[in-house]
Amino acid sequence: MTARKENESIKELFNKILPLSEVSFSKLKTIFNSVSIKKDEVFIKIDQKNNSEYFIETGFARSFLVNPEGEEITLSFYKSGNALSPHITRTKLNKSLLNFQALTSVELIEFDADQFLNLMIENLEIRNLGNAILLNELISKTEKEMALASLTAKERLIGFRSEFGILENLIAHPIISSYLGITNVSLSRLRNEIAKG
Amino acid sequence: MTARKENESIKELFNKILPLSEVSFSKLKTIFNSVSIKKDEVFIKIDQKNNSEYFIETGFARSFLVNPEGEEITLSFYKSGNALSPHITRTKLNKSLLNFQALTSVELIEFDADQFLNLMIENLEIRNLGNAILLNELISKTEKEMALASLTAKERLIGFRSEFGILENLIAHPIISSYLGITNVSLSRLRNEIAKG
DNA sequence: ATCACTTTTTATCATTTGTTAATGGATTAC
DNA sequence: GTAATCCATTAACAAATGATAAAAAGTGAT
Repeated sequence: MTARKENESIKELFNKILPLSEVSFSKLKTIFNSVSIKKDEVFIKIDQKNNSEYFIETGFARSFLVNPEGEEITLSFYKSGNALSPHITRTKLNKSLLNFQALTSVELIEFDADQFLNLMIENLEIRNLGNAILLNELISKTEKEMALASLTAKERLIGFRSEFGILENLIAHPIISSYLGITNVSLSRLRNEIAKG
Repeated sequence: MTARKENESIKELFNKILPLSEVSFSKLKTIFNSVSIKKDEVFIKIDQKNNSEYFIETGFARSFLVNPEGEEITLSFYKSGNALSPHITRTKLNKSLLNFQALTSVELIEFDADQFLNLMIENLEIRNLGNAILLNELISKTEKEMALASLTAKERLIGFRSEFGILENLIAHPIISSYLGITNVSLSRLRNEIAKG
């Protein structure tokens, strides 16, 4: 019963990206695993082997890189219902190009990337699901690119809040400020400024 | 003879992305067209129907959006040998999400996106080619994201020059400055500063 | 070559953001 | 409960960037 209910909620997860028939979902069901990640754990490490696709069932995660000065730069945030960047865009020669970290405790759905790809080839709905994930990834990167190019830091913070507001009270601020392209001191100033009205 | 030679150079174009066998290339050959675009022409317009994949044979192009203030924001530059963003990431319901403009006279290789997709499904090499294009797209966006988050405008200009240097003398500077996330006046200052040493 | 037009550069001043360091608040370990 | 630690906030100053406008340079047509 518990398992059944869990499958229902996982089906909902995919449906939010692209509605799937019972047949397609049952094919996916045969190849995924549930994984629990503790808060702060870096569950995908740069340059390390990785051959999975991931969906976030509950919790928040981020992707990040370390720049030449040794600072961690957050590239994207992920929340419940999001797919992580597709394996093909996230790895080169099966090694990860980025780090991914749990920002809260996280429940992940994990697929073997090759098995998922095979399902994409044989099943139109799953192919469309995969392509929708890819599209979402590029759209969110394009939106961020556009925001960085044409909005002020204050506007970008307001945009971040509308999508991930709750995170601001859960995680260290340098994680957010590096995403916004500003220092944590500037973030603190903007927070104060917005609060004053 | 001319046609033959042209095919050779087009094969070279794909080989730079991912080497193809003669068999795979001949399959591609049956579905592509060569297209000439005049300098400044916007050959893909936002919100308009588009169902093609593109490769740049010669010349330079850019993608751009118009922000709420009416300013054109350049998102990416493309040069000879580049594929444009894949159709799947560039369109929604077959309508373009971005504008694409020729910055010089441009020779394009154009594929019908559905026909290209069918070849990807039936042919492993072409599938790998398509995936390599996708990967390159994400990598270049990630690199730009990282540069905007952690480099100064001067460092970003130096990076732009190493990849597209010649463009700086061919196109209007606001096209470049919006890509770098600064005003054209700031770009002029940086140019002067770098020139002085 | 000249004129009209466009683009880049320069100048001035205002604003934003960065840097560094000190302060204050919260959390955790003991 | 207190000390130690971590993190956000604040302050003071420096540097970078923006906005506006004027000057200079470049481009194209005639």
